[in-house]
Amino acid sequence: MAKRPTIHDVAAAAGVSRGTVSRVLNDDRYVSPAAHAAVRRAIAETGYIVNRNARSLVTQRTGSVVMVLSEPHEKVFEDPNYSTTIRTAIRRLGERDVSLVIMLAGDDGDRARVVHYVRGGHADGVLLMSTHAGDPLVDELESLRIPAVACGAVIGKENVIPYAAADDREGARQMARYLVEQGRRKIATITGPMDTPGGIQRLEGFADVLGRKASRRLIEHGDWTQLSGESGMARLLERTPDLDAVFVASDLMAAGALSTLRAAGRRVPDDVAVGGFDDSSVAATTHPPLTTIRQPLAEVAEETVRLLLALIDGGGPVDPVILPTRLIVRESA
Amino acid sequence: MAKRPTIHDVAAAAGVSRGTVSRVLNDDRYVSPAAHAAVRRAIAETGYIVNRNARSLVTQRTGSVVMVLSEPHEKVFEDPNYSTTIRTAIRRLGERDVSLVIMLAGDDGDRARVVHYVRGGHADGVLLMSTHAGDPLVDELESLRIPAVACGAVIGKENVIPYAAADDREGARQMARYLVEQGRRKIATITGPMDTPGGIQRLEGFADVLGRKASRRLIEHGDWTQLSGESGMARLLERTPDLDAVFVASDLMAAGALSTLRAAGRRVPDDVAVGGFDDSSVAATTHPPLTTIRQPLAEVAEETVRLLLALIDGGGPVDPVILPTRLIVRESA
DNA sequence: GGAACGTCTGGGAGCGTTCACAGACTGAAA
DNA sequence: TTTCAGTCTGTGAACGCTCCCAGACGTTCC
Repeated sequence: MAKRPTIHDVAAAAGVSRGTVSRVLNDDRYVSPAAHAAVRRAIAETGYIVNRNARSLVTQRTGSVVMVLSEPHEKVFEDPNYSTTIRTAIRRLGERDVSLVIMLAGDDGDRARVVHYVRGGHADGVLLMSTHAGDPLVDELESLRIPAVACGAVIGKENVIPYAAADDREGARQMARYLVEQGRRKIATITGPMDTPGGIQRLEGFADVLGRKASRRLIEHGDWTQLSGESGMARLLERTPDLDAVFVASDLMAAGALSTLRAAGRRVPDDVAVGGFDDSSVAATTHPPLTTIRQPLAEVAEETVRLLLALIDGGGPVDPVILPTRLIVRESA
Repeated sequence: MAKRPTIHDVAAAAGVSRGTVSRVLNDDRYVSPAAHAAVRRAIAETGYIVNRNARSLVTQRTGSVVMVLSEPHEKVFEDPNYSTTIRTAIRRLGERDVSLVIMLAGDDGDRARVVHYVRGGHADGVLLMSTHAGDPLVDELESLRIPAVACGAVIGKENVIPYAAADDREGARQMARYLVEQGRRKIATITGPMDTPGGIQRLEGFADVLGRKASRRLIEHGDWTQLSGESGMARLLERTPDLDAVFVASDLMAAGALSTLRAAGRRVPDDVAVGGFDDSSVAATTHPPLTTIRQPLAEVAEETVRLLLALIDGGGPVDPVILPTRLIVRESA
């Protein structure tokens, strides 16, 4: 590989000094139009590309952020929602010439690696994904004072880690109201883990609408996996055989619930209406297709990135962003 | 953020020179046990972490590789297979302290960004994902002489870009043989795009087994999306209403085929047997669950990473790796 | 005419490493 | 004793950039 041109070469080609080239590179004030043009031309001629390492060495900025996936390894990505988020984040960051490094944080070793990475100054900011309540990583990052935002609130840290999220609570209300309007009487729910915002708030929204009808025996907890949807549904059926609707807090778990119902001989939606949440790609695949709540995932991801960049750019504290959800009616309810 | 300790601080704390600390850091020869111990202790005491930028500046190595996703934006990640690959790659690279940057290459702007990134020396290697035949990016990367490997062969570049892949052709044969053994007579297929190895080789394997029976009218082409599975199946039914089996080259497309068949009133597997490919997470979700071919995705990802690291570490050329597939029988066939 | 100010430019210093080299110290061989 | 090879260590010189300061211009205003 032929030696790459440096800022010196550009300066020589343009007949100016390093300082001037640097000023052009960074849009600094006080560069004459003539010098500016000469430098631009020299850059094009030489095919110069700034060396980020050299720059980072003095600016202490890296031009990259790290996305930390906090799910245990086996589950990472099982949820198709990750895809949208990652893709959107990459695009938005790319537009600003910021690159995205992805790290896993499923066990202590992983977390140590993340902390080491951040302490090493290798990233300008951290993007937390699906972080559970009490995750020690959050405290560690906090003490490192690195800009961090979460995609979806971090329970217990809502005021210290800014976030963008869908309105889980209102989304759950939309679904609950819909099921009630459809004339369903005995409505159960399978929630997400109760240490995640989706787990907690979707249950709260459900309870907001059903009030006293949301009794203990109509509530089961899952862990977002399809399998937990299956087993949760089985327990509900056993306890309350005459239920006529179930609101499942994620599409993937709803797919699990659907197979349990089918195996139990219940027709959907005739005997039991099923409502999901996410409007992820599985929602259209299931049989019957899921009536669900659409989360504006792309927008959530965009807002998350926006918050992080704002934080990095040194504006003061930023406020959480909560985006509206929408009911998508298909055939399961 | 308090100023981070540098190699100088460590040297002072250990009572040695920068050079000695550097030697310890890089496992160089010729460090006395005493000095070694002193440095290790000083590193622990000061909480020193090497500054990668400074190091990269002189070594010209970055300690990171970039994964390039070549699908058009809308499709990126739609295929759940990406998840496994990305996750595995992150882990294996992480173990070697190499970080993974993900970039999109769905349009010309993206591709330019990738080239710029690589030309800027920001990555030690490139990991190509799902690159289509004739992708201009490949030529550009080739001319930059950066170590590159592909996950799945790049059609037309098999000899210049090393790769790891599942044995698509033999996998397709396994499915075709199985369908024949089950007594199916009129077996159709929906292929992937014919500029991808999965598209080409799975069709070849299919044809290997069916020979002359694999007639034009029994072949439809999809683009890996669920929608294309639906429409492909519809065209097949129209042309050959009496087909009794279909081998679909991906699970996601198979899911699409399944809904078309259901809408057309065909029972699966009674009237029509459906075979998928991938054994991705959707395979278990469909109704009925898909009989499919399992690709050893994690192993493929691991091998891909291994090849790339070998290439980066400067060993000579490396050989492609092809891993065996396995038939998974569920209910759809 | 000179002071005061805004605009523009060049170049030294420094960011935190690694690398190459020179030199000091050992012990064994001549 | 001298010589030599093998260990071990310290130091100056990069790597390619940004930052900052000093100074050269031009205007404008008193």
